[in-house]
Amino acid sequence: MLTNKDEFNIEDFYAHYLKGPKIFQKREALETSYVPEELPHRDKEIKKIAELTACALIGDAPSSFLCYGMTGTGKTATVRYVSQKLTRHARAKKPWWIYVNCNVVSTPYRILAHIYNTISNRERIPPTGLPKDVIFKQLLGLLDQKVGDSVCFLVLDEIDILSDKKGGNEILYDLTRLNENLDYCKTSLIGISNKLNFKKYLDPRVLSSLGGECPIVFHPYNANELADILKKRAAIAFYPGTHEEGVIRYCAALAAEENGDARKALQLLKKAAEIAQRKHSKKILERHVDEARLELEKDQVEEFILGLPFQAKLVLTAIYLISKYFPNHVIISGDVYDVHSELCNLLPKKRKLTERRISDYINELTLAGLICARIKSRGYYGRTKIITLSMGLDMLERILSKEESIAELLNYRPLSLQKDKVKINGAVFKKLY
DNA sequence: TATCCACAGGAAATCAGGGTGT
DNA sequence: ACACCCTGATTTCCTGTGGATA
Repeated sequence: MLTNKDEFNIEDFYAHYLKGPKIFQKREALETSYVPEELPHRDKEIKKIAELTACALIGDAPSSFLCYGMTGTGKTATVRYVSQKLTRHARAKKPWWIYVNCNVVSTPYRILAHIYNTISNRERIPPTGLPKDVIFKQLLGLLDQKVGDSVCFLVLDEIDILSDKKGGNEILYDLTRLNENLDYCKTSLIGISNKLNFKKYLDPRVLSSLGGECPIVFHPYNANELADILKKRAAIAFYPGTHEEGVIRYCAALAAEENGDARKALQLLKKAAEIAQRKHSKKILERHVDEARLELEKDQVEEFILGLPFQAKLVLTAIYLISKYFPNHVIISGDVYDVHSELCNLLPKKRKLTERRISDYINELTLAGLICARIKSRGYYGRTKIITLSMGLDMLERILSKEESIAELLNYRPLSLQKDKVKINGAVFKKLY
């Protein structure tokens, strides 16, 4: 047995945990995938979708439509909610609902395969290998055979991701025209998008068949609405007496600041409850919410960085090393290229990347908010990007050190920056020849 | 004021690695 | 064994450009 006080004893930990007060009654109620019995503050949207889809009850195909709104405004939840009610009211002709998250199922081939496999209830279509048109034909046959004369709803969540992928517009076009090739079954497409400007990139033919001119718009929740949502969920998720209105309102207020994102509000409340339980508190307190907020932020950054492709991590490492060893140096894209290729030389089996590719990684890291890069023209010294880290060196080091092969690079002092420096407008740049 | 640097970033091609049916 | 397919990562090729400097 362990004797050292500082060491973690898993036996004691679990025993202690079980003895503590219980907060969670039904944890799933705080998950975003949970569909509650009532959906507060979405009456208008529910009504619109219900009206649009009602004809499926008598076997007619509703016209396709789009739902817009920022993340956490209840788009997916509302569609799922209506789908449950509709299915409950349908008698003979039960509609089918196929959900596709385009963020997960992200290529045209996989969308077709996913739809096919969901309907057939078996993994009939392999993850790759077949020509698309073959799958398309098989899908048509399956729809007529399995769905018969009912309606099949195809819900494409995060549909905006498709519009900037190659082949994305084609697959949407094909899906909107499914009905023309079907004998019995009818399909209806429901697109869910986070981006309001997504229409711009959409094929006009697809847009018109999706009824793009009058989409259903979901507005962000305000703090009071978020509080209502949380209250209802908390009543299901927690034991009575474990939470007070003040804490709920606090979570709601914090999430309202972040674009009224209900998903964030739920995450925050769940995390706060977990912290309270971990700390053997009988109630969730405001300070648990504060802690939860910090932990969530950290978790998200860490998850994102560790989930990056290796070369992207290496680009980030290059920026980290320059910031660490040359704190007064103004980092430009050229520096990142140089240091990145230095790092590649240190790692066996890692090929150098072209500047073009690294430029894309710099953009991706910027988009994620990990770094800040802005284009600057330096006249005779050319046009480049000025890059700064948007997060603390300590935190970045802690995260990067979790990747084995990168951990050993974190104390490497880049050589390419030690050569020649030049001063322009008081800032130190690499010397140009 | 024309020049010219060091890139930015779009588009298309290529490659490797996973698969298919015949 | 073979021709062919799909995907994601990357390369190749290319045109465009802001603004200090000559």
